[in-house]
Amino acid sequence: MRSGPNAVAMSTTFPELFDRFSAALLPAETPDATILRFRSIARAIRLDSHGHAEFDPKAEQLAFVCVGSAKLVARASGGREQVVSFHFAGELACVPGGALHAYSIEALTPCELLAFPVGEFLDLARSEPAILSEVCDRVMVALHRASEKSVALGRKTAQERVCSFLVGMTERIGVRQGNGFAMRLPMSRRDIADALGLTNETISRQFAELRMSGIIETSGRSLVTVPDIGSLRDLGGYMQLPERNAA
Amino acid sequence: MRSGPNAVAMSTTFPELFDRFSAALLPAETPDATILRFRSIARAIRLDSHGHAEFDPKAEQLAFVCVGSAKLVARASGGREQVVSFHFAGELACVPGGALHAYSIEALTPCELLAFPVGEFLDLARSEPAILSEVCDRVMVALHRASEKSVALGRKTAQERVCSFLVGMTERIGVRQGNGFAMRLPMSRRDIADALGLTNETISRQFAELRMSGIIETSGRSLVTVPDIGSLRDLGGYMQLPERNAA
DNA sequence: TTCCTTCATTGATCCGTGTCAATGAAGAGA
DNA sequence: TCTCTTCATTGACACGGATCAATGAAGGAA
Repeated sequence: MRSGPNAVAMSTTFPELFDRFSAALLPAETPDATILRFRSIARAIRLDSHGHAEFDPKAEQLAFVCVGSAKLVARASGGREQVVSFHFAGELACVPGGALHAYSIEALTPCELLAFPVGEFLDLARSEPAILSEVCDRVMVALHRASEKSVALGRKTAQERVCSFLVGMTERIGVRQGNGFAMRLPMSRRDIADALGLTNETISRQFAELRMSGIIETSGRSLVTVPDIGSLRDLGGYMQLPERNAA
Repeated sequence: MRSGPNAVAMSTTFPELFDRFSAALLPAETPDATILRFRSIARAIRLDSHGHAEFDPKAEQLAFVCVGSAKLVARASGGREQVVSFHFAGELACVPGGALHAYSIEALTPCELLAFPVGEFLDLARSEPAILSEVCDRVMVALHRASEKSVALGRKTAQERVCSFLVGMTERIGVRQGNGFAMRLPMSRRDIADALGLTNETISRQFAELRMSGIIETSGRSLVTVPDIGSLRDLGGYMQLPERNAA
């Protein structure tokens, strides 16, 4: 693992970081010996805002976000960047290895991670089915998010992509406000664009349209409020499932 | 589960189908009782070419492809279709449940599947860590394919997408021929288009260009030969990794 | 506070791919 | 074999979002 220019800064000690990982993924009955072995293969990564961590491109990693938020970025030729996924504290990111694109993790806010080589991680997890099961669940959630994202990237208009993105974010980091939500987006317009296969200009224009239609309100660069989540969802290009009667 | 107009046709018996699943995913030492329980939650799906299987949109499924090949399709509003992934015999497809798009599995060739409700499947798998581990591996492979696909859908030109697709297919179903590969694509141009976020016309035009450049040769609708896989890979828009010296 | 850099916004123009339309080839079934 | 349907191919044109360019707002640093 190699860290970028903005790496290193934080406060949290390794034991504190490991405790957060342990609380989220290791069940209470995990034997101490197993816990120690997880600890021995964990590598702490501390990133300032915009700091980035590059990994050995051959070796797949699991990265647990202990503190802050980050993006998993893939690079194609010509410096093109695609944000594969955003991750918040408590989530697990899978960083592919041996792939045809170059992957890295970049901090959206000051961020602390624990990185594990997948092979060793799964070897340990095999001894504790509950851990394996938890990891399996989380990877499936990631796969479903990726599947839903394929639809957006492959078949949706700019407006639908932006609305889908906002709907997803309200579910992950929004706080309820009446019929709607408020949230502070930790990523820039450019990050959103790189996640949705668009440009920052297009994101700005779509935000402007949504603001004018009263679908969203913004304040400063990062605060977004959605007065009525239903109207945002209606613009997301989703399949209208007949059984959406539950209000 | 509900099957479409072209469902039902085949020959293979349920025990034969289950044996293929069992050989691929259940280790030799799996207790008979566990095997029987897997058998009791497995549902056989037999599809003619173009047949499709719809699932309860609330209930996530794991579908093991015993025979043939299939596509996992998501539908958005306005009848738009996105092919999330292609699957060949021996592979495991994750069909999302409770999602904002409607998913189905559609046969590319006559096809036989075993479908399992995820919850019950994982409950059983927890009793056998080796099974859980195998499933986890396969889901991670699917996630990596999805990540690589995000880059294509979000940031690549039509030509790069088609080349990436062909590179991926040579790796999965190609047979080596000198420096290159030959393969019989079971999916139509339209299927490829729906997988790459393009139209069938654009696929045709890109195939025409690649034919003219001598990068590929085609024969009939489905046979594609790639004389030199290197030149195809060069057009895929991949990150040029410095350590690609291994010839 | 004030500066200064980064990020967001808005406008004008261009281009890649979609759309619409017509023709041709493949391959299944009688 | 011949027919008939489906799929692939090719062309003309339109349009959504990219690109290029300029201005303005946020918010961190001193």
